[in-house]
Amino acid sequence: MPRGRPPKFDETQVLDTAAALFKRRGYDAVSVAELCDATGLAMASLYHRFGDKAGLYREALDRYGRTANDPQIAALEAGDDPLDAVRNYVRQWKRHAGAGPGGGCLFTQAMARGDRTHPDAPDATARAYTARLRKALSATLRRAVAAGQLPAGTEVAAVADALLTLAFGVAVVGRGGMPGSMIDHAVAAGLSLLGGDGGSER
Amino acid sequence: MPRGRPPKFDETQVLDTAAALFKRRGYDAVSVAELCDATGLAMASLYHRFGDKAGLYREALDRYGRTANDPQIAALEAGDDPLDAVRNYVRQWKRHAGAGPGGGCLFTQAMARGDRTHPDAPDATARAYTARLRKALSATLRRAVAAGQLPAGTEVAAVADALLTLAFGVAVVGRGGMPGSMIDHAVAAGLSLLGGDGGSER
DNA sequence: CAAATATTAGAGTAATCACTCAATAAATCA
DNA sequence: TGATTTATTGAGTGATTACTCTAATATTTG
Repeated sequence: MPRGRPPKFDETQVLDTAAALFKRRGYDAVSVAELCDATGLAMASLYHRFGDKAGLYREALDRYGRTANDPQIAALEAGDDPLDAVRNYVRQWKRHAGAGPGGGCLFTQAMARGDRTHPDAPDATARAYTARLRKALSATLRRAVAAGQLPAGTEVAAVADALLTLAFGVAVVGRGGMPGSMIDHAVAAGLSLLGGDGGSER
Repeated sequence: MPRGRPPKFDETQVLDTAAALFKRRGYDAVSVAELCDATGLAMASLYHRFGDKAGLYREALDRYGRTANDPQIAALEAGDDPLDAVRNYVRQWKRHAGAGPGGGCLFTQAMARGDRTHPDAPDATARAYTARLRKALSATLRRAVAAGQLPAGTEVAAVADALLTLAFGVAVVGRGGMPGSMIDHAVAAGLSLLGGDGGSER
């Protein structure tokens, strides 16, 4: 039971559209006029709801985190085969951050850009979501060790960080238009860090 | 023996300054006025010499490739211990693409941004230089196999691509302000892909 | 010294930028 | 109904953008 005139637009749809635009062209290259055009919002409505271009960007990043990051965490935490969950995480890199102008990863772009000039810079959101994924990855690997799927001495934090770094690299490689085989090789390397079933190790 | 008045400015210095600015703040966020201010060039001189903001960017990328990429290739090709050369390449990731606003990698940023709207987009330069490093990495690994430093069956192309992808990831992680331990772990993983002397494997 | 060539400084331009305002429309509450 | 609250609309604002023009200066070669 909200008080005044209800909004005409679908907020999540606006954020998804904005996120896609920002991902494809980068924050600075996307104009507010273009965002209005793509989302259908009138300019004043956009400012009324989001306050700022940066505000819209921040909310779009958050929405992206909820739709792209959180499900990955959930998938890692679900199921009773932790090692397989991590393997699936690695295998989806290509699909998720694959090539083409529509590909890539908004967080990767935000972090690579890295403004960090004022305190609540947009990349803080990317960092926060990444930190959560990092934690989930470590926890899942720890479960895999506990289940005997990985050697007892495995340094789970090191493996998790290596996988995450590799994932960022895949996003760059895919977005940058490097050969797709590079991504395949990165996936294979990620899997080999989990115990060498990729085929190349030994 | 050029005919008229020689240029007053040091071209390489201008390009280095521009590259540093573009790396720190991104292409779109840097204004031409700011570039003039930082390089000391008059605006008309900049346009006379580089034609365009994009032209300056392209030449700055090229200069960056020559100063940051080519030496890495040279280091890989020099010396008679190919495996050690690759290991050193991996170990310098942290120093080269390390944290902070001044850190990161211009190519990584260019590729993550990925305009690719018109044919000779700036990221083509980044792609070309990366392709050369990729080739050099493979060749050096092949030499290491030939020298018996790596197992005979090693898929050198796969290892090279994994290392390169990891390197891109390191640049993102460093620039994005993630914990420095992530980079250490990525370096360790890179080394372990070369035969597990990092300490974590087995 | 003179002619030719290049660079420079500074003002200036059209376009685009992010952003705002005043008025109106649609909902709820009394 | 009438008052209040919120959202939409469309035109408009000053600042900044990349870029250019003109006039003058500096430095070479012949």
